Amino acid sequence: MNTKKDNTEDKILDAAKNVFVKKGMEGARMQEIADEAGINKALLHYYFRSKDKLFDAIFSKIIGLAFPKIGEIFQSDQAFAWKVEQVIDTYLSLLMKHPYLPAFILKEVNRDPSMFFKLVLKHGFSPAPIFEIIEEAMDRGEIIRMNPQHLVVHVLSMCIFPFAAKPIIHFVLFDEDKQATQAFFDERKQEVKQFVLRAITPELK
Amino acid sequence: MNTKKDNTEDKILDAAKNVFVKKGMEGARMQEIADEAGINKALLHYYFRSKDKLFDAIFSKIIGLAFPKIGEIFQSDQAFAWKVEQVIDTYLSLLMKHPYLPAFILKEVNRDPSMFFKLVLKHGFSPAPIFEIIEEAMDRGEIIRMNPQHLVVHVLSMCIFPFAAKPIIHFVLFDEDKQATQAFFDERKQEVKQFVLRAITPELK
DNA sequence: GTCTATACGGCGATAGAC
DNA sequence: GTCTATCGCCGTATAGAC
Repeated sequence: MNTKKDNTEDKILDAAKNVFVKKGMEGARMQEIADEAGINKALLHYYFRSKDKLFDAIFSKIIGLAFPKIGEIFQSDQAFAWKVEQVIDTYLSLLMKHPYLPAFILKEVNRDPSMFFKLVLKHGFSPAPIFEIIEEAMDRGEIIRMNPQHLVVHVLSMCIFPFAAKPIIHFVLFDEDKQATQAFFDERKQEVKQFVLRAITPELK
Repeated sequence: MNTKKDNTEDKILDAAKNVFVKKGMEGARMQEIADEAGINKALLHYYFRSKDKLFDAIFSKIIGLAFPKIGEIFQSDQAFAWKVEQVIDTYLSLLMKHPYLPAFILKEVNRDPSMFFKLVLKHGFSPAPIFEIIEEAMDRGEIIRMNPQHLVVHVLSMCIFPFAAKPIIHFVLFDEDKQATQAFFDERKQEVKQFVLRAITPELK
C-alpha cells in the first residue's frame, strides 16, 4: 500500500498513520501501533516521546495532504467552468484514494480545534485569492452572482460529506451492497460537476 | 436549556446527553457526567448498569431526533420546489438548534456502524417513498432528470457538512470572528435553497 | 536500537454503610 | 436511593538489561 521503508522510524510512521486514521487519537492504542509496525511499545516511546507527539507528527502530514493545491488550479488562464470541474476532479480523486480522511479530520478538528489552527497557520494557507478569482468571474458574467463563500462551502460539502457519512449511505441507501455503494461514489465526480455547473452557469441555451 | 426534570434519572439523561454529544463515547467520562448531573458515579451505575448502556440510551434518542419526518413533507400535494424548500428549512432549523449533532453522529457512526444500523431498523426508516416522489416529479418535467440518490445526497451534504466542519469554517473563512460565522450560518437556508432550485429547475425564463 | 518487565495513573465498576 | 471507599483493569510511560 504505502512505500514501506526499511528503517524503524518510517515503519512506525506508517503504522501510526493507519491506526490513527482508522481509530482516531482517542481510540488508537500504542500497543496496536507497535503490533502493526512489528515492534514493541517501548520502541515507540524511544522514537517519539509520547502518544501526543506521535499523533502530532501524523496529523501534520495528513493536513498537508488534505489541503491540495487548488490555488494553482484557480490561477490558471482557463474558463471558470473548467476550473470548477478541475477542482472537483482533483478533490474527489484525492478522497477516493483516502476515503477515511474526512471522518478522521472532522473528528480530530472537533476534538481539538486549536491543533488544527496551528497547522493551518504553519502551512500559511489563505483562501483570499480564490474568492477574488470567483468575484472576477462574476463581474465578467461568466457565472451568476452569489456569495463566493457559500459557493465554496456548497462544493466542498458535496465532495467531502459523502465520505464522512459513508456508513450511513452504505446502509440506508444501498442496503449494504458494496458494489452499489462503490458505483455511487464512482459516479459522484460527474454528478457533482453537472449539478454545480447547472447552478452557477447563466442561462445559455 | 432543556426541560430539567426533578427526578434523578432525567437529570442523568440530560447531563449524559450534554457530555456525550460534546466529547463522544470515547472522550466522555462517567465522572464528568456525574458532576454535571450533580450526583456521584455510583449513582450512574445504579440507574444505568454501564457506560455502554447509558450511551445507548442517549444515542437512540438522538438518532430519533436527527431523522425528522421529511417523509411527511414529501407526501404533501405541493409543487416539488416547495417540498425541497420545506425540507431544507426543516433540516437547517433542526441543525441550528442542535449544531453539535452532525459531528457527534458522524463520529459515532464511523466508530461503530452496527450500532447505528440497529437503530435505523428499529425506527423502520426507509427512503424508498422519497425516491418515488422524486422520480414522479421528473416524469412530469417539474425538475430536470437526474439520479435521485445523488440529488438527496447533494442536498443533505450542503445542509449537514458545514456544521460538522464548523471549526474549520470559523477559522479559515472568518478568522475566528464569531458574529461573521453566525451570520454565515444564518444565510445558508436561503443560499442552499437558491442553489438547489437553480440546479434542478428546467429552463423557465 | 531493541527488548522485557514494571511502575503509575485514570477510569469503569462494585461493595457496603446509611 | 444516595453516598464513600475501593477494587481491578487497561493504557501510557519508564527502567534497565542486552
